[in-house]
Amino acid sequence: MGRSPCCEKAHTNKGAWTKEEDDRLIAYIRAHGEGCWRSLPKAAGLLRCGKSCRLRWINYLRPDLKRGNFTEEEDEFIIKLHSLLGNKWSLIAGRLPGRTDNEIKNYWNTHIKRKLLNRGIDPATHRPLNEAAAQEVATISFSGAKEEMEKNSNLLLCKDEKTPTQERCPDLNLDLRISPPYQPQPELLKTGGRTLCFVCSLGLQNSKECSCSMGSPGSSSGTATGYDFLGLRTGVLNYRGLEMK
DNA sequence: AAGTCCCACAACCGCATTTGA
DNA sequence: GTCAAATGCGGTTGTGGGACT
Repeated sequence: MGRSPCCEKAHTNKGAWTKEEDDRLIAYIRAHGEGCWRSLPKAAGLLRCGKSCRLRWINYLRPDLKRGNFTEEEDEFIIKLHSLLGNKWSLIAGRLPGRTDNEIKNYWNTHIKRKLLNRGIDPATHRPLNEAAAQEVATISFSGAKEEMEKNSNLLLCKDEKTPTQERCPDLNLDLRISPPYQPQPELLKTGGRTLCFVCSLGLQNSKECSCSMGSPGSSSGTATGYDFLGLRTGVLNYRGLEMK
């Protein structure tokens, strides 16, 4: 079945918005609130399609938008979130007040991608660009015997440091993506002969939701399972929260 | 000064998902 | 339960402006 066009294209303006169009849109939304985008253009006297109005409002006109450059903290936060969520720009934007998905997407494509490439990281996979390094890191994944686990837990630390850092060990989060599409089973994960519930895999060993036996605090397996990589506990929690929305 | 290239970002397009009759 | 409309999302494109030659 075909879809009807979202608007009468023959009678709509396209391209950059004029000041007058912006003013009309702002005035209308101030008076009537957001929503009902399909009927908004006509009601507001705009020769634009509803989608275009929505996009203009969300990405540019909304009063709560934070204009201006991204900070270094925002950069790093976006990178961390992207390593967890992938190209889920709206979810990422949801964790960055005042930023829009479109803005973050553009910023990712123009700045952060290059930044990661300069670090030797593939921005799509967050793996090292170096194939050999990538393969080594791949062994960190939820597999293998105890030696493998110990070896891998060492890999999570920089040779000359006691704590993992993204700057010097850009491969840390690479094979440990724990976003839902990569969960082989929704509830339990196999890890080197032991089972690890999804809650534990997210770094919530002490949670009452934990349904496995991995929950002992201080367990060395914690690092090996990768739940604490990049110090992303908070980010993981946020992701869970977002998914609940 | 003129022409070209490159980058950043706003906007568009098509598909997916949600909503409601 | 089904279907169409409405909305949301992510990928891609178009364009303006600055940098460079």
